Amino acid sequence: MNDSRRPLTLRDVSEASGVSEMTVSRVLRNRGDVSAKTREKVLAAAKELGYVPNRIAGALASNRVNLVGVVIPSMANMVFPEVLTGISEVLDETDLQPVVGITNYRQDKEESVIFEMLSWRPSGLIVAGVEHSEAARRMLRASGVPVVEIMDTDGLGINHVVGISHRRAGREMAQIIAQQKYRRIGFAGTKMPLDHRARKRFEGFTLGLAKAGIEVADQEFYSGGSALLKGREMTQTLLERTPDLDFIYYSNDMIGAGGLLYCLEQGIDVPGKLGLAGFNAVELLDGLPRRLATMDACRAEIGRKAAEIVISCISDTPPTENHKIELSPKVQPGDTLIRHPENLKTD
Amino acid sequence: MNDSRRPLTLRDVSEASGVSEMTVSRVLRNRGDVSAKTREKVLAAAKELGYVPNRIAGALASNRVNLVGVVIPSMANMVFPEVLTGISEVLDETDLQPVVGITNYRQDKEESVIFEMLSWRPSGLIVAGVEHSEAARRMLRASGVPVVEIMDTDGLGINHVVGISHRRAGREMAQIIAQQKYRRIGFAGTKMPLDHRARKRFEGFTLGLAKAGIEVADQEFYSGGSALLKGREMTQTLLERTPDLDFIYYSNDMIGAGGLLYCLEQGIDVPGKLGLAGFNAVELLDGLPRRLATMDACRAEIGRKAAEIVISCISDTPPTENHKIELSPKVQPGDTLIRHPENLKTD
DNA sequence: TTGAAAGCGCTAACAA
DNA sequence: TTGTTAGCGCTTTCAA
Repeated sequence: MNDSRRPLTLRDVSEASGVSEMTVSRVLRNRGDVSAKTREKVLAAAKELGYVPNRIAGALASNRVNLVGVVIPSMANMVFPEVLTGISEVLDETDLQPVVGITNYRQDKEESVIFEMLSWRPSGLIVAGVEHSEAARRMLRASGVPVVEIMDTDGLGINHVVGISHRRAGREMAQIIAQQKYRRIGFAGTKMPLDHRARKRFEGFTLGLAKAGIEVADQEFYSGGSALLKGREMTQTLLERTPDLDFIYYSNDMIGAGGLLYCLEQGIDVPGKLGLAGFNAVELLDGLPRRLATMDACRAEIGRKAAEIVISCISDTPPTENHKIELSPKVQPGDTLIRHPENLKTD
Repeated sequence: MNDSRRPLTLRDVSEASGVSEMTVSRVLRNRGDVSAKTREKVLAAAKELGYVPNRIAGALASNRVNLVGVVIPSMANMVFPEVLTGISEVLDETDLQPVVGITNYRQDKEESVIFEMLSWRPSGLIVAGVEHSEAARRMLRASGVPVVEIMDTDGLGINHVVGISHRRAGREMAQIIAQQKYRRIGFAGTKMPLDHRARKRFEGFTLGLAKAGIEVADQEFYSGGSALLKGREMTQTLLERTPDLDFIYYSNDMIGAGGLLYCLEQGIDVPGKLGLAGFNAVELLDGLPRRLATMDACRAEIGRKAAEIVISCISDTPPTENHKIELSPKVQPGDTLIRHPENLKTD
């Protein structure tokens, strides 16, 4: 075992095994032909010493790095851990490793995180969203690294894009709500400037309502704190301020769940008197007393597809053409949206 | 801008600015004295070209890497994203960057993740838990990298340890439950082999009950699926199988929340007839109709402390002595634990 | 199947 | 304040 404080090098393994550095390197990477006997000797020596290769040197020499950068706004929102899970699942089958960077929804932080990531010359970069600072966009384009922008397909991508159209998601929800003859619609959500995708859903939503001749009757925004609690509070606020609301659309399931719990406690007839819908199809909804209507944002699937694109970019000799994959989130009506089943048409 | 596919090097910036490579390097790292005029020239050229330094080469040459490895079992359990948030908060003040690896609660995976991490010669390694394979332990010890084991202080650490004693947490909860004159205690939790900390809480819990002459009357375990839903189901199962239970201790708040919702729906008198408690003090509890009793596991604080230890190890010339920080989680009785306030003594 | 030499892009150390 | 030289620990390439 290594008792000195100096990290071991190939040379140490070479000396311990009596095999040249070059051959040791070949054995440890499973490259080229090495006789079984030499192999054994090397492997034994490496194990005995507790040798851990120096990827930094390896990467510099080979110009290859088995890292894939993943840039996301936050860990606090379960959406992103779920995307990461999808990415990990796929990368686990390869020797690629995800490296996560957090932007806290701030473009300046995103820019510096992307810069840091690119400075490691990763095999690929997966970035949440399609809105970036001009400088970030330039870096990404100039880097030569395959870039996959995820979550959102509304906008111009740099390279590859995998996600859903949040505008469309909002619009489709609006359509069903209108079909169900709800007319006094409220909206509760995050403060928009932070969250482009929530904003786009809202835009799509108002547009969809407009087509049915409806305007959003009231709205309420929050930031920070327990989403479940905020959902309660906003629901109460909305209903007190605009008592004739017959629907509330929430920008995510957590606040929607809070709203649902509130309504049930208040004995409000859901969905007869008041309809509710959220967004994301989070697992949590399974355990609530009633199923909140929602829409699956395909988080894990987006992660998996993004990872697959990176892999294909690395393996393809002819540069992979740009992908743009738009997944179709489905409305899950649950028990809080449908009061006129006869009006449920899929178009 | 860089239009060729070859990534830019210092040499490119040097040529574009007419300044030697070495001086360019100094400017870009803010090291040593450089005249304002040269600085400007270099910075302008670097920006104009869109130069992104190659940290791989830099790290190899300087033997310094601004990466801190963080090895956690999962992203799906909000506990770990929260720890990460604490780590990020602190590292954000420095030029250190967290790099996350996921083990899926598997020791073999943990071993390979640690190996990969160490191969990048990070400035520090933060690892969840104190149980690792013998090989992993050897690697960590031999690496020369400062290691901080987090979450759990029950067991032998390699180097630095920050966490809480889950045995003690379980014992303390048992004490209060006994004080409150609950006698027929049920337990619902994760399948243990996966989760050492849940197991230790359970061990401490049974020990604490034993001191009061009580045995766990019934228990139920789950794995996978929606925790909220599982909490409901397990609660129903327990209460049907052992109708005289007067308390259920849950190994985490999500299943506890599910249980609470179930009990409220069933019109069960909580905490009079049946007491409930969870573990973790997750934010979600704020939004429930009643406050579940719980215990704060100090997740963010653990993350912050761990990051601080790494930082201190890097800056200290005399090798930092080993830390062992045991935080004290506090019982938050909420509305589901106290039915004899007069018995509420803190010892 | 094995080995020797060169060099990846940067920084430490020293010289001017 | 600036420049020169050597080399970090590997892998690539080529020769044996």
